[in-house]
Amino acid sequence: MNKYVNKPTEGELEILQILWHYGPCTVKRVNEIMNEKKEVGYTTSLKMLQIMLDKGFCVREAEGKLHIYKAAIKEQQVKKNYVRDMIDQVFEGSPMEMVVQTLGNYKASAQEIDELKKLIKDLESNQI
Amino acid sequence: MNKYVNKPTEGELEILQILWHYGPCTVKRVNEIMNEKKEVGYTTSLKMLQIMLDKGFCVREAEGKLHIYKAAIKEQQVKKNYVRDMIDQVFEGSPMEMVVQTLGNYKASAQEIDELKKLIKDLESNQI
DNA sequence: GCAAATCTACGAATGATTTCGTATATTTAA
DNA sequence: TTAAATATACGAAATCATTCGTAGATTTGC
Repeated sequence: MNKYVNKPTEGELEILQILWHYGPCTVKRVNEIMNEKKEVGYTTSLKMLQIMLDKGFCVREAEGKLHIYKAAIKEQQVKKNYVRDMIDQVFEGSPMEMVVQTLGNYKASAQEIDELKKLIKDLESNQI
Repeated sequence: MNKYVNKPTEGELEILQILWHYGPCTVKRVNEIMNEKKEVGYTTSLKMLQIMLDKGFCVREAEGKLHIYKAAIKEQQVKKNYVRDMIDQVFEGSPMEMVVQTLGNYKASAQEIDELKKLIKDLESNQI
């Protein structure tokens, strides 16, 4: 096994989000948090974590008889990869098209608009 | 078959993009265009189109002995659904986070920056 | 000490997607 | 008119992701 992978599946992402938000967790803890959203068996969560370990998305260490799992890939990087793939596959390589699609008809708050303006200012000072 | 579906798979999206760009096509034509990117058998393209027909992503009409396939779902709508799902699954419901992620470190052209400014102006006049 | 509780490991079922082989029908052309 | 070319239909293999059952190890409490 263990062919090179760099993008977690949907299910793996759910677990990564738990690890990112809550920090290192036991299987039990991950499973409990999962179950707040939807019912899943303990061994399901366990298996997912084992698979993610194999893929290098997690690391773990033993603490007594327990295993503590920790995310081994960065939230920002994973999200960036998702965005990159989506731009390639859905928006034919155009980030702008995606942004327009996302913000078109969006009801932004004043604060969000400020944030966008700041973002644009940064882009301007970093232009082609 | 034919349970309710509303989001094309990755492979289906590839074919939809062909139909959106080139207009109604025969299987042969779709397959030829597919093959410009990667080698796929004729029956693979055919099968995909048949599945998409079943799911309602395509319609077809007979023209002589040929079938002409046409996209039956709108490009804008499909892209919007992809974006919506990604925001939910990856960005925990925050469109802004996704936009920031997308445009952070992006090298925008002057023209694109203008486009973004216009977009923001629209958002301002349509604020919460 | 031993039953219950708590873990991990692993195999296997399920379902979805993709890919293609084979069968068959129809048209074309030599 | 028959062989080749061109289509469609359909089943099935291959792969991947998800889910869980069962087995076995270890700990805990009575």
